[in-house]
Amino acid sequence: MKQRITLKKIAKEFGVSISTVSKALKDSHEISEETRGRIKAFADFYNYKPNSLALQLRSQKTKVIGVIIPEIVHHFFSTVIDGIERYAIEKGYNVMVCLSNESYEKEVSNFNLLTNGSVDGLIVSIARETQENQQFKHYEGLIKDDFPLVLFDRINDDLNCDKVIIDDIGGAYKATNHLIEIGSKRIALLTTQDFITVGSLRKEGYLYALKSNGIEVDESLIYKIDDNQNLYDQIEKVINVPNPPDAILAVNEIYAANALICAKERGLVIPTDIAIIGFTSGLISEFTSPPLSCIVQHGYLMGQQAAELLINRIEHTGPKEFQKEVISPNLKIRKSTLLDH
Amino acid sequence: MKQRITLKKIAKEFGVSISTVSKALKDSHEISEETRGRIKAFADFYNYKPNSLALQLRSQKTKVIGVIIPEIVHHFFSTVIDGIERYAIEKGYNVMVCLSNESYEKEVSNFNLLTNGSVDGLIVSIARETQENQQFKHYEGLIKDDFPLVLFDRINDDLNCDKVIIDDIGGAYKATNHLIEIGSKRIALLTTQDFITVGSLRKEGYLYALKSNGIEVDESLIYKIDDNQNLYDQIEKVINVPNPPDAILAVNEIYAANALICAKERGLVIPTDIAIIGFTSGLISEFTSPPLSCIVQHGYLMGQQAAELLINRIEHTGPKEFQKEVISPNLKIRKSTLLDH
DNA sequence: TATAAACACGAAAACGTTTGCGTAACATAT
DNA sequence: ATATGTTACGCAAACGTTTTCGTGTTTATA
Repeated sequence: MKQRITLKKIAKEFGVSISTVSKALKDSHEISEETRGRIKAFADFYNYKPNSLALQLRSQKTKVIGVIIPEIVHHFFSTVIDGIERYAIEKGYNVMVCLSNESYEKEVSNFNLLTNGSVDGLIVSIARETQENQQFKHYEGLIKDDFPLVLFDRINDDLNCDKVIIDDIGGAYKATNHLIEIGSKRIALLTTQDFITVGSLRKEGYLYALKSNGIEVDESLIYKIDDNQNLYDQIEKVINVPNPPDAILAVNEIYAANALICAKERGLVIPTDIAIIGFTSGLISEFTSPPLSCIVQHGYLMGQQAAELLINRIEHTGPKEFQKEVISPNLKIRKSTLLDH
Repeated sequence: MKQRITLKKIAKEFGVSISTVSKALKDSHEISEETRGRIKAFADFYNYKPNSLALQLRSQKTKVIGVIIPEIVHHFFSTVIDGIERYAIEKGYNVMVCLSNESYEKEVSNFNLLTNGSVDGLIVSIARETQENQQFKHYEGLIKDDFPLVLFDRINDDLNCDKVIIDDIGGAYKATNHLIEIGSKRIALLTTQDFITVGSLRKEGYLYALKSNGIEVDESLIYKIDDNQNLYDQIEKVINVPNPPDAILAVNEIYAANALICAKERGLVIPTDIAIIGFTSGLISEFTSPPLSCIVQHGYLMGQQAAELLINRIEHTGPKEFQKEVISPNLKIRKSTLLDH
């Protein structure tokens, strides 16, 4: 790669000092119009642009925000990044994305990489393994140093920092209530293992809706999917049984779509025999047959708000106390829960 | 945010010079074992880590690769980033992602942001608007300076740099051939407007397959979707007609899924009345009813290869001439093209 | 003509590192 | 006693920039 042109080189070319060049390019009145013009023309010709590293080192600001997510091949996280990126760019920040790949070790190494001066702040969704082991020392370290940090979606309530989550309880409540309204009696829940916070919160909303409606909880209708096992096999154990549930609430799109396939495979008619609703962030729900009703998660909005909180924190605008933004998800009714009475 | 600890502060603490501290922390034999131990303990206690910006400025290397993609909320691009990121991390690089949002202007501003010293190289997929206007000066500028650059998927053949693409012609050929094999006679093509290279290449493969099989091309069966118009309406004009085609090749997943919905809406049975196949990168095809046959694009692999080319270029390993990697997509047959004779 | 103001530029520090070289102090060998 | 070697550190440059302050020269004012 060819060496980029620097102030020093321009200075040498004109036999002036570096500061003269710097000032000239900034249209300082300290420099004569003639010198200014010549220097600017020259710099322009050689396409001079100040080296960001030097600027960052001097200003102690990078104008970069780091994002660490468990995985990127996941529509929800993509939309969040989209939201972060748009807001950040608007505010003059760039985004650096790292993947923890759900691993604690990778999360820690990403922390180390990003917090050594490369970024002004961090937006993170906690890796599964980290949640599982409850190892949050790297977070606590950052927080102790007042490093700008925003947690989203997969958060930990004990960590003292800004957070943005969706109202998982409310969303699951809405969904369950909707199922009850259309007449479902035996509503199964397809959720995650307990250490995934969104899974357990959605379960809470489900339970709450049942209780509000005076429906007794049947523990045998609650299934915790193990992401390390085969998904379809696990779902089959819920549906392909003598007395299947008459409705299913799935905590994500993939579970819901698989449940739908499985139910059809068994000859059940949706929504007549079994109604299905899921949480969604992607496009799958729209294209299944019948299309899946769902709770939509507003990942884009979430990203925007996370970025806003972070940038406020970095620039000391906004309130000093830590914020916790809660985004309300919407119920989108499609044919998988639509009874035409 | 609390100030991070620096060599200077440690030096002051011990009344030694900065270089002594630096050397001590690097276990240099130039420093006595005692001093070394004390300094290291102190640095460890205060969690010292060298400032990356300073290191980058000094070494003239950032160990960061920039990625500019049209959009991130697109399964294909997510998988590519995934591939890039994994390979990059393995080689000690980090990834900075920027979105052009299909806009020429944003692409240029991303270029400016990233090439001012923030990254060691760039991986780019060209924005739609850029392709449309054929404005490649910013690329040419980089290439003139030998800036490490890899183009993927949406490339321009005139640009002199490393590239990685999928064999779009071959993929479309395979798909079309498959349709012909199952007995389709009137195969419609749902493609993009011409300036999208992947669209026109896939069209080429489609045409080639028809010709190889002695089937005359019927121009009225080739539909160029305008992404600024309503998608479903446009697709309806292909299917909801007196004499619909007996097969459809769609150049992406969304087109294919919509075609499927549309065909079913009209009462056509898939694949008996109309077979459908698409290019895919996401999960939609798997969950439609019937599931869609498709050409799978290997975005992950593409990302890996792009990263490999770029890092080879940055580090001057690998061949000096520019490479063009071509990835062969696979044909995945599902029920939307499966006739059980 | 002396004095003050205006002009045009340079020197140097600062951001945080690494590293080649210089050098005191002391030890060992001849 | 002299020469040589080792130990343990400091100095200073370099990466590229911005910015404060200083200063020599010219021009305007009294």
